[in-house]
Amino acid sequence: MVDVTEFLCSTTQMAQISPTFSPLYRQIRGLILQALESGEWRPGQVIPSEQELAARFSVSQGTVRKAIDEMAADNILVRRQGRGTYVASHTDPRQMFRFLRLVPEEGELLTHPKSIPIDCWRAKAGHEAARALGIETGTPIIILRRMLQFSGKPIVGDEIYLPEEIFRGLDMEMLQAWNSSLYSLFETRFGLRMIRAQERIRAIAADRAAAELLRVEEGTPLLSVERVTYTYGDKPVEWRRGVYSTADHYYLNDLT
Amino acid sequence: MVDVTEFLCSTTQMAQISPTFSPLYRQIRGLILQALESGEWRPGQVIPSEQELAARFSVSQGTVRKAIDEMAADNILVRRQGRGTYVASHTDPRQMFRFLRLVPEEGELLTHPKSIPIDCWRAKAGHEAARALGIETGTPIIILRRMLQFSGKPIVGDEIYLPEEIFRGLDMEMLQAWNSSLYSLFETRFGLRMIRAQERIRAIAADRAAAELLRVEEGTPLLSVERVTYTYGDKPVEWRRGVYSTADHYYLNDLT
DNA sequence: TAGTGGTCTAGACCACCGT
DNA sequence: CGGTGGTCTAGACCACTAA
Repeated sequence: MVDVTEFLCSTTQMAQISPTFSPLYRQIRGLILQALESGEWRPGQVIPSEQELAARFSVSQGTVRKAIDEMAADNILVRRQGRGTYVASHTDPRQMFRFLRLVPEEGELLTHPKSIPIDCWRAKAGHEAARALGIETGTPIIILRRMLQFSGKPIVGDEIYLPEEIFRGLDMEMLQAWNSSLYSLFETRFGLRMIRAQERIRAIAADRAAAELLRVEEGTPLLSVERVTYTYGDKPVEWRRGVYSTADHYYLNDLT
Repeated sequence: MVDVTEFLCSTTQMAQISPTFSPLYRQIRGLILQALESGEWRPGQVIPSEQELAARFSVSQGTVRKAIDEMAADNILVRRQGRGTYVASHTDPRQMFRFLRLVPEEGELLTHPKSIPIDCWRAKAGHEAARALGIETGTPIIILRRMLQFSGKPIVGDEIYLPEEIFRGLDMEMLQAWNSSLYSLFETRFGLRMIRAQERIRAIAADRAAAELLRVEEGTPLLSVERVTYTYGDKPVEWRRGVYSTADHYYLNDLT
């Protein structure tokens, strides 16, 4: 174990020379994050044991533990007692619709919704999409429309905007061949792990397109849900606008 | 420091005899929670130092620390380096509208909304209210209507259902004399600390009452936000139904 | 049985705060 | 300056898993 003051930067020095000081366990977190970004450990796989990581980074097991604790709280890693620590994955059935807050009015939390692709084409980023994705207006993007069915009924319509640079090769064929969640597709085919998202919700009246898709009257109040999804380093990689029918479903949100 | 196996229940014994086993730090958390419920330390006040609590409960400081860590993550306690650990309070300006997710379309996150009481009366719990509050139908309750103004404009209308037993004495006079958030009033006058809440969100069309209150056309799509708020022990103590105008505001939600 | 994460302890030192 | 929370370490033992 090296002396703390010799590692990376001593806490004392950092505190004095820089306002971006961070404790050792946060630096370790950064190193683990780096390894994850580089693809050293893939979603669903085990990462090395705490002891091994402690040796690798020349810190105590307790410090590695605290770093992993934080990352587990952020849903980046998953601890499994007796087995090891795993890279979180949207392919895990329990994480599959992690960001979907819509639930049926009557129970049925057990049944997963089904994603039906409608169409998919290439385009150039407009003003709004560019701002949401943090790219230049005019940058090539892929636009994808899909529907979400609960128990066979269309409840959600989504229009999804993706930077073409990251999602090169995504097309209808690939979408139709995939019968699971979109994020698990993104993870599996493009190595993209979604860490967090932010939604902006409004009430709107159904326009003709939405009314036809969700089989409701034109003008029916619907939830408009705009979502920006972020990968490592808080980089936005997806923007979507959705319309939710809330006749038999509601958006459930826990406030803490 | 007593031997762990002599404290409350040994982990080994508990694991064998009971499925409700919990580690020491979680039992300590329970004891601290008990002290909070009993009113031993009030919102905004300092609680004893980690060392003192460790001595009081005959465990190590590290174990107390872990208990407090959890409670700080749950917004029950607030740590302040160099000063001590405080009981979280809705009277704190930063916590005042902790559960309100509605934000203006254009910046202005700095300005707080203003709560305007409309009326307040006693009634008996209907079926819905009783179910939400976990009480018998017919139990005396207080119903309170109020409006929330952003920059002077009416944006939210709330109908709030409160068990009369807990909120005895709440009336228009008290409401009008209070020019801060409702939860800070509840905390100050009724000793009720709100820990968490759950919201169910739907899109609805404005009925006449909502339209008049929020000064929109009848039929305008609005957010319907139902909230149940819980105090210690996950006891529901408030049910509210709100309508939000989302023409110039939106409901912001972080997904993790 | 070996290896992993989970808990608990004890002690050292640092950073921050009020006096 | 003394007291508080914050970080880091080292080591013991427990609980869970898989082979």
